[in-house]
Amino acid sequence: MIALRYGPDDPTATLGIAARRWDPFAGELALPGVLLGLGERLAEAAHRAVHTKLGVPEDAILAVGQVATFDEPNRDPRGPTLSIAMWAVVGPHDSDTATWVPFDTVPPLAFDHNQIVSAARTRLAEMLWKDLTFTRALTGDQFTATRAVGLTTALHGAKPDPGNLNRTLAAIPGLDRTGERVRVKATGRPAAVWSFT
Amino acid sequence: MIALRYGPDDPTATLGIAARRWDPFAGELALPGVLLGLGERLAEAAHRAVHTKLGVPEDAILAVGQVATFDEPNRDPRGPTLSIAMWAVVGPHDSDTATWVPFDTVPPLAFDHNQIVSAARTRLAEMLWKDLTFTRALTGDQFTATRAVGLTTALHGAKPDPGNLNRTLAAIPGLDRTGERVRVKATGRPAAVWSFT
DNA sequence: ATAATAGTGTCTGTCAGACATTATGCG
DNA sequence: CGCATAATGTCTGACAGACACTATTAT
Repeated sequence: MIALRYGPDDPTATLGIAARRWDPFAGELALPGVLLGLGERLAEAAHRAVHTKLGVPEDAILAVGQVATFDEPNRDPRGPTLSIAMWAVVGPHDSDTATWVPFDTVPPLAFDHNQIVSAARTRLAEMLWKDLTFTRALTGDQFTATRAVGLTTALHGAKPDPGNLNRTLAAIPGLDRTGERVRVKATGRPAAVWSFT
Repeated sequence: MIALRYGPDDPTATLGIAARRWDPFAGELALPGVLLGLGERLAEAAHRAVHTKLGVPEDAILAVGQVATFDEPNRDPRGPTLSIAMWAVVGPHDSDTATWVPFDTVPPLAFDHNQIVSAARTRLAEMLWKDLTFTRALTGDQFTATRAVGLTTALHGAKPDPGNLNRTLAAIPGLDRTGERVRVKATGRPAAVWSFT
């Protein structure tokens, strides 16, 4: 599970990791993951992983989706296993038991989880501003241009051209500027506010 | 499994289906599928499905890959199950036990297999001329422009613009025209021959 | 004024779809 | 010639990256 958050108070988008409680790799940091129950749906399993392994309340999980299916023979010392990588967006909530880290400073993780993080980052960067379910779960219904820049930077790893980003936002159906302007940074021109209808 | 063939003598690209031998849906037509063995790799399972369910010799399986992971709750009367859709390209071989049908005339199949066929067709159409492993397995090392048109038509469902297709072929690295021309249809200008280096 | 931040407009290259024109060969 | 098939060249619109210029605010 790639659990993403970018709450109004978060300086950047981060993903949730936690120490493993059991072997293999007990004590080491890893992405939250669960074994798929018999007859369980992927989305259910994703919710279960975020809730039980990261301590995020169920109702703070805003959206989930698929990333890719991994089939590495040596990914797990217990033998070859499949794992279906999923993403989840979590909204503001009171407390959890997870560590939240930006993509740029993800520590070494157990299994092949660093590879999964890297594949997911690429995929999520592609989905940003294109998959509206994903995007809207991250941004909320209203957001400033500054936060749009922050989000793009967090996923792509580099600051986007602000002009091109504006063009991208303007082209999204159902997303409009309110005309309002809000000060976000200490100095500089205040940012425009974008709002989903 | 979406098993594709487009041998030199096939008038169009076709996919292999077979009657199910056991319940559920015994006797009905379906895509070949196997349960993933413990510790088995996806590619191995794909080979096994094509070989055991379609009767295609192992060495005629030229390439395999992933399409998507399906997670429909009602796809199987035995309860919700995951299925990982794969594609395979089979080359010329002596005989098999399968029925080969073009995408345009796929009969009703068991489970949600018609949906899988439709999703796979879209995906494979995107991969054609882009994923060279897939493409080259289908075309062979040498092929005429006429067969390129046939392949594109079979996957996209409509005849491509021959000019645009030529441009596409010319842009593929490692693919060049030999200068040779070969008569394929009864009348008309003979087709150019393209060859992978 | 200067620095920091935000927004506008333009240019360029790439790529795909549409289509007119030319080329080749059979009857 | 008339027809079918194949190949070339051109035009257009969509889109993304790069970048110069303008706008707003704090210090």
